[in-house]
Amino acid sequence: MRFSEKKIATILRQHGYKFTPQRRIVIQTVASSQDHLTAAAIYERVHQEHPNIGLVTIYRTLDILAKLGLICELHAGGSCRSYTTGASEHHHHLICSNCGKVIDFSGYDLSQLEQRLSLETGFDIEDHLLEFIGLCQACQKEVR
Amino acid sequence: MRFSEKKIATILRQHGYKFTPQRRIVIQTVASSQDHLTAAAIYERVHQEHPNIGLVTIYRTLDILAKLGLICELHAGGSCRSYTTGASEHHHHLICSNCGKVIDFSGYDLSQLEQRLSLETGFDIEDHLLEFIGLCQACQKEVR
DNA sequence: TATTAAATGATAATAATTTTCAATTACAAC
DNA sequence: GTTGTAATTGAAAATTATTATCATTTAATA
Ligand SMILES: [Mn+2]
Ligand SMILES: [Mn+2]
Ligand SMILES: [Zn+2]
Ligand SMILES: [Zn+2]
Repeated sequence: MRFSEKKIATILRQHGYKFTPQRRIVIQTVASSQDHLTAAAIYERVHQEHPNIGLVTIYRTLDILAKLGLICELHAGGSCRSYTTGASEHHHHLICSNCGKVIDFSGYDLSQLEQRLSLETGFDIEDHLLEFIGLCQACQKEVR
Repeated sequence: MRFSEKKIATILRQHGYKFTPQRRIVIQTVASSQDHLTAAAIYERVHQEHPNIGLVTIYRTLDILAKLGLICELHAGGSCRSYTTGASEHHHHLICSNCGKVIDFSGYDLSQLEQRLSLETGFDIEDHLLEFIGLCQACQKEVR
């Protein structure tokens, strides 16, 4: 499921957040790319059209959007955290350690394992992270 | 499988690295704790007995050890990267998002999924990361 | 429209790494 | 054992990523 701008605005307001022009632009920017983007990369793009929007606002907005599950936050090896839309359908990642390319995949269910762990440890499990790291086809040749 | 110091020395040399006193101390320090430690925490401990060893050496050593699979590097949410020994037996993590407590678990096999992904995408998959995030029992009460 | 809590942007602060470089050292070859 | 050399070290500076502060502005509700 992908969220319309109107839907996102509603969800933000439902949670006591305002739907500001700055946030709209960040959302549009993230949504307009298929890639996972770092906060800095998002800032760069936003900045071209809207030089008055600060990097801090990008960070703040991304935090909120990720918390509400409206975007997907990715913790990769090396320097952490990039973002993409489409988070609402839960999925996992395959990441190229050389060029950073990310492939999403879904349909792999960890709820049974989660339940087992929860029972065994008493943890209240809220989330999980499943990432495969390797070399994409292009980089396999290059890195040879 | 846990590595003896001698074994680690051999592996380092096999890969063209020297087995220096500094590295020996870092290895001992990591091995002497059951916890996952950040680079800074390791430095702190090393520094008490060996104030002449610099933080940069800690970073460099941890990088090498992780690359060779002699220690286990953990990417948690928030501020990334902590380390522990015993990496050689592959395992996964359950992490408390409040206090940072880490529970290792093993026996969950992802090789079938890995193979499927590899076939479908052409990736040469080298590694993966499976982490569950939640609240440990103690923190569930506290955070209430 | 008036009210007010939330958001913004500028700046500074903090934190976590990485780079540089001259001096030192492990270790393989003799 | 001595020597040669590439690897390593520590100190310092540089980068990078993120968070905190605070005065000003603004979205959303009444
Ligand atoms: Mn999942
Ligand atoms: Mn695994
Ligand atoms: Zn690649
Ligand atoms: Zn906890």
